[in-house]
Amino acid sequence: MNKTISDIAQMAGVAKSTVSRFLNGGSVSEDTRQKIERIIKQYNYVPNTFAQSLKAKKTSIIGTVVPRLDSFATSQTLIGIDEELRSNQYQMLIANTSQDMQREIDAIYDFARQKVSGIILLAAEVTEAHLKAVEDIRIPVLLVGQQHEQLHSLVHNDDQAGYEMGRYVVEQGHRKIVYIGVSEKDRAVGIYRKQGFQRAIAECGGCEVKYYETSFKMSEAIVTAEAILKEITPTIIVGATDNIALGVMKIAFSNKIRIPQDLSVTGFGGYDITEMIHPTLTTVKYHYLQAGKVAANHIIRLVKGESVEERTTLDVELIPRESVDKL
Amino acid sequence: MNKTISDIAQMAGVAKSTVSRFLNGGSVSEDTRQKIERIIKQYNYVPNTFAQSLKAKKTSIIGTVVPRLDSFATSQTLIGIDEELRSNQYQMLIANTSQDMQREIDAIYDFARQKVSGIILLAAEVTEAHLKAVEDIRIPVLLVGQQHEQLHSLVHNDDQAGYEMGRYVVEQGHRKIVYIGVSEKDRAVGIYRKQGFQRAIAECGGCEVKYYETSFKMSEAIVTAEAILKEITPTIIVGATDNIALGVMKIAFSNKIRIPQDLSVTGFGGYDITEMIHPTLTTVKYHYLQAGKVAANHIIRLVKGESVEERTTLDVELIPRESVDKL
DNA sequence: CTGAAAGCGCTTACAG
DNA sequence: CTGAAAGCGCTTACAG
Repeated sequence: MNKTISDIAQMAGVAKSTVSRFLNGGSVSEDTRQKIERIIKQYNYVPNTFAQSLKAKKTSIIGTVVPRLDSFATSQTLIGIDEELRSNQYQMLIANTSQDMQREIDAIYDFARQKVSGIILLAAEVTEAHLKAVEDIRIPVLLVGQQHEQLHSLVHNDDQAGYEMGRYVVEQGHRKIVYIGVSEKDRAVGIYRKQGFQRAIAECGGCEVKYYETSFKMSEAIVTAEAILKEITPTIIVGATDNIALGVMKIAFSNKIRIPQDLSVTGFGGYDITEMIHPTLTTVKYHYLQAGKVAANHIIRLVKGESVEERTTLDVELIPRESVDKL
Repeated sequence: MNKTISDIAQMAGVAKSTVSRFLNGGSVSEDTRQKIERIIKQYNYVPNTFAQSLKAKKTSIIGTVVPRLDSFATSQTLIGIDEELRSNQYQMLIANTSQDMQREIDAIYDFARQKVSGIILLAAEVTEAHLKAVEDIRIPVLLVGQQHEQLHSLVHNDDQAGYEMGRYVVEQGHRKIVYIGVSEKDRAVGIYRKQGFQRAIAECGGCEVKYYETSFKMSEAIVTAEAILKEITPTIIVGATDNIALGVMKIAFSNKIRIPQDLSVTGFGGYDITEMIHPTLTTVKYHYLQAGKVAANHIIRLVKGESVEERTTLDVELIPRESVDKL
């Protein structure tokens, strides 16, 4: 059905190797160039990528492992990666693991089998198994969103995010503060983001903060927030993610607690939806799209054997909006 | 670096073909089976997929073309496709086209080059170029979200969605109605969804509806809604998508128009966020996840040469919530 | 500039 | 059950 390089060569009256050379930008005489070009156009010939890869022993594919597809952060990061990869003639392959860590590991090995040139790993947690996989496959890997001393990584400045939010909360006069965080297994969000916040609070003096923990799911955040509001009456609740903040707002509305008059709320992430809702949510904007682009850039450099800084940190940006009252 | 089938064969003291047979589930003696198995395990051998595909002339990869990654509908559909494909030993390859039609066409040809077994196409519009591409590549293609007489397609019941929403709006006593739709180029949303709605309205009698058009972007919906609200005062605005409805709510809040007391609002889609906001949004739920699974199922059957109905229609479900007032 | 040949790592009839 | 051989469609030295 499909023409092969031999067919083209035969029809053009030259050798396969000449066609191959033409295809790969080698030097051919003007005369043969025209002949080959004509035939290729005529039959719409496209080289078989498998045969190419089999010989070349490499591909221009970058595998990206994501824990989930239905998240603003993931989508934006993927778009950034895709754009940048594309403009450098690389292709993006996505493996969704649905938050299943075993699948994350499997995906790494699968990518290796498929001879991807590099792997971008968006993981919430880096375990021994991850490290072993990365070592086994001998392919460049870039970690995004988390940092690890043994891996090249690209992170958002979670400490700065937490700190700026903490300062802002304090500056707005809040003293009875609740912080709803997540598991420390996710070091970026669970530890660094919280630590930044705590640092700001420590500088404050008479500030009192109660820390709670919930999951990344809005539904669980609602339950957590409901329990909290039954017990105490903070002037502000700081959610460690926009989703958590949205959960807090939800339960507040249900209980006729007005935001921000009765309760202020903030999040982290800067999801699009946070400025569409009412009141708009004060948050710290993470530059996911840019992160994706930088990630793509770094993995390409890694693939080419160029040097890349071990860790890159992206700035974040506090965005004050309506959900916080000044006391 | 990596072992090849020859290495394994040699170390096991058998022929390559024997190893290959073992790998592909052919019959081998218990004795050789054990020898081969041991060596494979020991060296962590995995076959080179390129060489396999080069011979087999096919892959177990399904390409999925999506217009955008940052949409609830897309994410959910992709997750469904991925799950189903995975459990059938197929792999999903995603091509994001960022709403660029040329890239959509290119993606189809690219997938063909990479010898995917089938293609799932999520497109808002089917042009001659699409049709030609599908014809050229001679690979099964399944269209999702739109229907076309020349293509196998899977759609949500947009007519039903529009109709049920129309009936509901009328039943709730609304008579001054605004419907904000989208371009008819997107036949599913722009035509069928609206037609269903119109059918319900026609049955009503004294109902008056004004139709407007906007884009899928929330930001544009806000502008459109603002202009409308300056001119007239409907009792309800029906957005052709949840995003449009969200835009309407946004501008209403800004103008101190209370929902639903002063203005009711509805959408279509059933995005997660619609039940997190306040008031919760009345909408028609589309089963994207299921659509993804069915799509995967159909494309697999198509790939295997099994017969698949030309068009499959998925039911939708009206979800009454707080954003509509009973008059 | 051009071509013949070897080889990438598999699979698939075909003999035995 | 097992193996030798051919071939999938390319690329890459190597001669000429």
